[in-house]
Amino acid sequence: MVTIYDIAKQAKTSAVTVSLALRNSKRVSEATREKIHKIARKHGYRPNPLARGLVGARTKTLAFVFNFSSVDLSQDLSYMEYFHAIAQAAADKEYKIYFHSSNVALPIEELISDISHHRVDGMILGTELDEQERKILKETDIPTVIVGKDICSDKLTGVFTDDEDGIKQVVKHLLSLGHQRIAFVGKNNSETSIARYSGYCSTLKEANIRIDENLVIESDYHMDFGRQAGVQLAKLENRPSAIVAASDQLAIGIIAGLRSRGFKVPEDISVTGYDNLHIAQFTSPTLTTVDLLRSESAKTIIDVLFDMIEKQGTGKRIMTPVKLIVRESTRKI
Amino acid sequence: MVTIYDIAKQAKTSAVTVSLALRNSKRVSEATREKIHKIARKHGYRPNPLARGLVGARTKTLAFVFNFSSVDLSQDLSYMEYFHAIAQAAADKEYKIYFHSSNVALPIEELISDISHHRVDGMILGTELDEQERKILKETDIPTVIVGKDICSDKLTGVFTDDEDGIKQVVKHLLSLGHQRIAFVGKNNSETSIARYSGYCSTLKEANIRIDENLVIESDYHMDFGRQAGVQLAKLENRPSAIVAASDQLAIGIIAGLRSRGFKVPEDISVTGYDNLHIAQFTSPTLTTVDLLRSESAKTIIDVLFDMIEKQGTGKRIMTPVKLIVRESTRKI
DNA sequence: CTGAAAGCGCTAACAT
DNA sequence: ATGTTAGCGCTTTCAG
Repeated sequence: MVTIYDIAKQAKTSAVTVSLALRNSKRVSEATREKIHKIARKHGYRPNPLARGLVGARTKTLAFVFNFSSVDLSQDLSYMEYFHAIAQAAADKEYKIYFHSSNVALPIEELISDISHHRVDGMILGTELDEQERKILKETDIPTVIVGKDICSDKLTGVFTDDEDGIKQVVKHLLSLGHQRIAFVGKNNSETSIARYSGYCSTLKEANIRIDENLVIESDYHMDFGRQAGVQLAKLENRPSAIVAASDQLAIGIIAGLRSRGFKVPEDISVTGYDNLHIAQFTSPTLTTVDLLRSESAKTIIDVLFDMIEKQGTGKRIMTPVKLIVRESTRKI
Repeated sequence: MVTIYDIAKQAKTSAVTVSLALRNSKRVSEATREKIHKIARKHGYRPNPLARGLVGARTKTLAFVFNFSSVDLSQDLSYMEYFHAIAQAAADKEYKIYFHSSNVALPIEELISDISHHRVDGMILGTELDEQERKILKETDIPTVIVGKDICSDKLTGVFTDDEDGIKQVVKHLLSLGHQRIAFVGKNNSETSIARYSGYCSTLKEANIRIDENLVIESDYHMDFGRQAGVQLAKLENRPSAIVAASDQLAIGIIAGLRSRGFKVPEDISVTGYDNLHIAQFTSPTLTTVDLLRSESAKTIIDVLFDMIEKQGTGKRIMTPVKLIVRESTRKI
């Protein structure tokens, strides 16, 4: 393991100069810098991030924390696509990702304490928060972006998609196809779901359609729940002609559930998803859904995080746009 | 940030004793150990892994490296499910995961050098390797498990599934349904693919069926390639009655491709997958596929890794079994 | 059973 | 423009 001392010796200079030179400080003359860089390259020198972190400098590492109590992470394709987009954006800036996994939902204080010991430069959260936790999180002094929450403070930025608008676009699309009995699957207490459900309600109201409680199904965003919901709606006497799912995974489950009861999508019932997972182009039928412009939003996440880390920027609330994608799973009534 | 010195002061003892006590060394008396633990708990003390790593001790961190040159990570559901299973198994042992992401395929030396600077206790690789890289990797002195490669050395264990047998089971299943013209999609140079393709060939040979080159399609394990392959096979004059895909994602793509040319699965053509992704239960038709018993194999990976890390165990070759799952995408001819 | 000293690799503050 | 000193938090000798 070659250190700055080794290089210093070779370059007949001191470790400090090497350290400075390698970070391209102006305090080092062009000539020595060149020389040092050359020697470093020759020996394949790489700075030790642990030592760096220990003295309080940048570790060039970001923590990525997604906590799922009920949902199985591996099955949440949406977060996975986010993860990838973020990892990619981080790699572009030469940052590494420290993935915080734990099978228990740690209290937020412990989480922060744990992470701050790893001296990450910033963190990206995708956890659910209660009121108490929101308060604690707002106090954080390590630059943090939280995905899917409308929240901010000095060092905390919330990046969330305009889900109310997204579902609005979906429902309008269905209305324009002549649907009137439109179900909603995926109501729950998460902030995301609240926005999506609210988009559903407000759009129906605008169209003077009463919300039928039988057509609103509370559930998690899990495929398995989707299947149950599909079966449940299929059994209804007064069946809906269209189903709005709060996620693609729900939609996939719903379609499977409907199919198991002998109903075809979109011939018998139209179904819409939300997220535009890659797989949505490959299901049969392909899914009408809402694209979250994930890679752009990941870039936003990283950008704002770096703004906080490197430019002392302050936290903001950032809402990113979404886009309806019409495919085969919806059709005229 | 509370350190062992703070605790030492409170306990009127030295940092060394605290360090020892916290690691439950026998060199500390029961009484002082108790006392120290109590104080530590009170202050929410957490050891600083950076400092630990710097002095060469365990960091309780594992590196996870999956490199994809052509394949988009987020779309590779299979690896994601692996990742999750492994993260879970690691969390059970209180290990953290350091996720190595990079958008360029780093040469293996650089990768190892980079990772070894992070002082991880072990690493899990899922990268492709050429001959040269195999050689270098075998020299590693940091405990390593590589997924999907039949390889081992002192500190290197290869954990791979019995893919030849898996495809064998698939083809036998198709033969038993009366299929004779069976295509194979997903031949390429990866070790995995070689085993799968070899299972295909040997089983057909045993059944005295000649391999028709037109029915073998070289491709990556990507959905998009699957679609192309589906279209290509559909165009054939002498179409296959069944298609064996080397992965579920290929199968999903193939089905979409066939569908786009007006062919139905399994009515017109049977299609099989490989991997048993969670989604395979939700596609229409649901997929006949091969289950990799991923969570068990993840446990094996972690176990063997820990054996190397904590018990100085030596590297092995480990082949894990697989299991055919019959669903809707295959039927009698 | 306990403590003092040294050092892991790096950088910030203070010289020169 | 460069070097010296000190210290980040921890653990591993080596002495009591």
